[in-house]
Formats: sequence, structure tokens, C-alpha cells
Amino acid sequence: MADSGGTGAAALRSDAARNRARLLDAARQRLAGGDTTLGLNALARCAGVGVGTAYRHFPDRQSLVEGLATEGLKDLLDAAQQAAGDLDPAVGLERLLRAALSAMAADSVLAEVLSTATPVCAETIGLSRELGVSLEGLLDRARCAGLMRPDVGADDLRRLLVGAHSAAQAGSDPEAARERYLAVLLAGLRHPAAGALASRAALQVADTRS
Amino acid sequence: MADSGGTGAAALRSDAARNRARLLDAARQRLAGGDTTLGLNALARCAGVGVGTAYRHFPDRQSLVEGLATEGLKDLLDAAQQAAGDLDPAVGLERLLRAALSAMAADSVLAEVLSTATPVCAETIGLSRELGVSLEGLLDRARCAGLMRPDVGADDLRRLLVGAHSAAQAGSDPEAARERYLAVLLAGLRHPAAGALASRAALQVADTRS
DNA sequence: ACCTGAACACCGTTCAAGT
DNA sequence: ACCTGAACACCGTTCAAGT
Repeated sequence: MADSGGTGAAALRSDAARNRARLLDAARQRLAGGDTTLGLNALARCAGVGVGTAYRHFPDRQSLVEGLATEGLKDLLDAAQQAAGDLDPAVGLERLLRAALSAMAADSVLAEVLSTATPVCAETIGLSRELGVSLEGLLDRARCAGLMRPDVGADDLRRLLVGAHSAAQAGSDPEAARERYLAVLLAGLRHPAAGALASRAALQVADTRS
Repeated sequence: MADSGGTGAAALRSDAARNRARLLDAARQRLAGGDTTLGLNALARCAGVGVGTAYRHFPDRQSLVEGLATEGLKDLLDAAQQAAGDLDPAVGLERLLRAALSAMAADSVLAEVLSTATPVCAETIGLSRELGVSLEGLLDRARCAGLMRPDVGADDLRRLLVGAHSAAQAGSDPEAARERYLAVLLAGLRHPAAGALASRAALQVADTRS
């Protein structure tokens, strides 16, 4: 039941760790070229390891994607925790959503992981849960301040964000679309009854930035 | 250059038309079961035709999907043209977006076609273009009435709609999520400066319904 | 002009043998 | 405990032969 080491995962043998790193590097290389297939055969050849080794480390495409995205997910969690601590929840929310959209645009595997409801790797599951907790806390504060509609939870927001991301990514000029869709999403999230008051507050907030 | 017949596509030989229909039926049958693969081998076997015949009618998955979705696309075009003729553009827009989301939820291939920027079949291209024209007209009227933000075009709306659809479909209880995300999207689309006036008008509009 | 299905090529996955 | 790569199974696609 109890773990041997301090970390969640059992320590890998040195050659295993090296092979795993090589596979992830090879995957990033192939992603940098246009290959989104991430076939384990091609990956193994590219990494200089046997096919079986690739399958040992990453039983399916999903665990490979999660392995590739953990770093980005950690960064996003940092951003979420920082946003959750922001004085003005509306400012924190806008910063977090913008950061998330930028991160997804820069890192397609992160977008893929965020679009899955239930990850398979233990580490990813943990990070997702923490992310959800931070976000829910932020949303709670925004709701209490009357800044946000009450019928949208953290998981709703995750899905809406992924939706906005793929919408922005679908056309030409994704950066411009991203900013417009973010504006639409933020405006849509505001509490309906808050009306002019909330939007006036939002405008003031916007003035303090840039 | 000029076409032989009255319709856009050349008339099919009777057996060819029959085989095409059988393939589409088989595809719908397999979709009704959980198979989203739509492999042409399985389809041909299921339809009782040779594999080559399947490939002759549908060179790739995309043209098959478009073939499956044309009916739904026509219905959606009808809805868009009706919405474009609505007295109140805000009411027309809400009706159209709700209808589109329902249609996509009921017909996954329609959602797939709407998510592609450039269809491959001539008929689908034509329908998409008409849909875009109707929608743009509706948006123009809404913008002129000061009901809508000016930086969102018909293609933006198509992409946002697809995004909202996949967001709603991702979780449990898609119907409830659909209605909530539609509300978020509609609120987000309203002109920022319109403020309380626009939302009061929207509430009145909501009162006249149901 | 259209249909058929055997044949080919490719790719994902496994597993016995090895260190 | 981990690695290797040949071998298998499967599936998408083509194309020569037929009507």
C-alpha cells in the first residue's frame, strides 16, 4: 500500500529513465515537424530503442501525450494558484484564462490533455485535480462578489476553454481570434443580473492593465 | 464547362445510385452502433458491395461524412434562412444557435462537417456558402441594431458554435450543458457598450417565449 | 461506366529470447 | 527489471479482370 520512495512513482532504473527521456524527446521532435500521429514504431526508431521498450513506457497514445504534457500542466497549475490568490477575482480569472489559452496554443499536447475528462497517469490525475481545486476556489470568490454567473463550475470552464481554444485554432490568425474569443467568453461568464455595474467594473479593471 | 443536366452533379447510373444509398445506409447503421471509425472495408461488407465500389463513391472519409451530413446541412440552412427573416435579429440568432446545437448533438456527422473550414464535395461547399451568407446577413442586422459586438463574423460564430458543442458533449448531461453554454455564448456575443439596455431587451424577449 | 475482390503495403501490438 | 526486434494481426488502398 505505502510507497517505497518519497515521490508517487517508483524510481526507474537508470537505463529505463534514459530511454523514457529519449522517447519523449523523439516525440517532441516529431511533433515539431508536423507529425501528430506519434506512432510508437516511428518513435522507437527515432529514439534508437526497441519497439517493446516504447510500449513498456507508454502503453497507449494517451499515456504518451500525458507524459509530454506534464511540464505544461505544472506551469498551468502554478498560474492557477497565483490567479486564485489575486486580490480581484475578475482580474485573476482573466489572467488565468488568457494564460491557459496561450499555453494550449503553444503546446498542442497540453490542449489534448485538458480536453480529456479523465487522464490515465497518476501524476496527471493529481495535477488535474489540483488545477480543478484552484479554479473552483477562484470561481467561488468571483461568484460571491457577484461577478459571475452561478451555473458554471470549474469543469464547465475547462470544457469551454478547450472549446474556445479549438475555435481559435481552426482559422487563420489564431492569435487575434484567441483574444476575441476570450473576450466573448469572459463577457458570457459575467453574472447576467450584474449588468452595467459589472461591466463598468470590468472596464475599469481593463484600464489598469497596459 | 456547362453541365449536362439541371443539377450540379452528373446523374448516376441506377446501380451506382443504389450502391451509394446502400453505403450511406450502412454507414448510418454503424454510426448508430458506436462505430465512429467508418472504415470503408467494414462498410462495403455491411452494404454488400465490393470494397472498390466504396472507394469509388467515397474516396476518403471526409467525402463520406459530407455525404452523410448533407440532409442535416440542408435543414440547418432552412433554419438559418428562417432566422435571417425574423423580425428581431436577437430572437432569430438565439433560435438559430439553439437549433444548430440541437442538430449537432443529434447528428455527429453534421457537427464534424461544420467543424471543417473547407469541405471537399461540391454540394457541401455550396450549402456551407449559403449558410454563411444567411448568417452574415443576420449578424449584420444584429450589429446595426447595436445588439452585437462588431468583431465577430459568421465564420467566428461557426467556430465558436462548434466549440460550445464539443464542450457540451464532453461531459455528462450534455443537454443541460448545452443550454448553459448557449446562454454564455449569447451573453458573450452582446455588444459590450449596449450594457443594461441590451440585457433588459433580452429579458423581455425571453419573457415572450414560453 | 461501373463493379468485384484478391493482393499489396503499412502500421500497431505482442512476446519469446536475451542482458 | 528491463531491453530487443522478429513476427503476427489488422486495416486502408489499389488495380487488373470482369460485366
